[in-house]
Amino acid sequence: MRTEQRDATREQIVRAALFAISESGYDGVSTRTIAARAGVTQGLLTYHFKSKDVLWRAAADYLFATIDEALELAIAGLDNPNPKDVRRETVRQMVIFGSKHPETMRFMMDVGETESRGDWLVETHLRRIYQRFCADNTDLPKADIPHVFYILTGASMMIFSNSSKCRQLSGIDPLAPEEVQRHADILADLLVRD
Amino acid sequence: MRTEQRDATREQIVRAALFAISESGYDGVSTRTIAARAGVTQGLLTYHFKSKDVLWRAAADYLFATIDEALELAIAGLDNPNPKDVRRETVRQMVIFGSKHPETMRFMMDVGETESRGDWLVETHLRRIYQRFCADNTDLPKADIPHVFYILTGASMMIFSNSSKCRQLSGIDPLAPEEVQRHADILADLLVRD
DNA sequence: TCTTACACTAATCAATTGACCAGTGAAAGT
DNA sequence: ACTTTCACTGGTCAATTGATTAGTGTAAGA
Repeated sequence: MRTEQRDATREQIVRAALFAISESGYDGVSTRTIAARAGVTQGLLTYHFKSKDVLWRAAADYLFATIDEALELAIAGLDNPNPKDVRRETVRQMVIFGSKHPETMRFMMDVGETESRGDWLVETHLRRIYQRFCADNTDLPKADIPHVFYILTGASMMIFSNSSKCRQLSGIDPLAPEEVQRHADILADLLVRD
Repeated sequence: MRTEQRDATREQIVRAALFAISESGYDGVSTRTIAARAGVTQGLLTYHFKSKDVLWRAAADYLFATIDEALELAIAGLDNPNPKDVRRETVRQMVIFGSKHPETMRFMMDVGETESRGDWLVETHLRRIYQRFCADNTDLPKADIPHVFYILTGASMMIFSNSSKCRQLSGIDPLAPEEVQRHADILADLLVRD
């Protein structure tokens, strides 16, 4: 009963940290704001997590646990032998994930180019994702893989991590189910055509 | 001679602010860091620009002046009647711009979803860009336009604004001229096929 | 030449930051 | 029942933040 409460509190904090950081950036959000969102005091953050940096790592772990879970479900869902349909379904899954977790791209863009957090993220989580992508796309020319990887990522998720600006510009809400569907269809039509 | 020096100093500061903010985010960089990069004292920033927020706006203006300039050159460069080639060239131009100005996407992602800076950016610069895109793509279904806009943007620029991570993951440097070329070719082949 | 204008510096401000620490109260172990 | 453990609070710390201000030197205008 003691440990369950402890774990629940920790998760509460980690979730608050993940979403707050995704919205305002690591430097843009204070530990006090995160604590307030989680409904705890600021001192508790340094009690459970030694520093803000460690809390950020916990948030990253939490995010990528979600991603890994989604990837498992995605490959489990398709026992379709038609390779074209598999490709379409892959694109569709990425779009759906991007819409359900718009914090993903924001969180990763927030990790700048030169920071120490960037290196940690690459080695701890991104490399694993990237390797899986390589393994799933052996038919692609080797030199094309990184390009296709970033094309797919950017094309499928950017609209959702900029949903507010998109709404202001176009009038449509990209997070609305019918627009998510549309995004998936358009992107699949564009990328999977042969 | 007095005003020229003044303008030169201001531009020096604005450029330093733009690149520093693109790297570390608005909240991630201090006015002192920006001043040091520009080779001036911190007090001079609040002398020329009243606040950090105003300096950010000046940096945004500078960035979008570059974008507008690139857009002018792009449409000037293509007097090709073949619509398919026009499309290919448009994609190519976007990729090239993204590689030459990787700060663009970082700067815009840094502007969160709810901030006042976001609204200002939309009304002052983004709407103009988006309207131009709409005008240039009247053949697209109206409902598809925002989706294609973000697909094109994300797909063409994300790899460059994450060049460091891409380098660590894949071993290739996306900013190298041959990789920029490759990215343009792959994306054009994917998006322009009919 | 002299005086004004002004780009610029250096010192200082209050406010916010992340981290630290002494205390508290209730659950858990004996 | 008694003690210990420990999740958690409130207060405090030095450091950094953006902003303000008084002062300086030189180019421009008289």
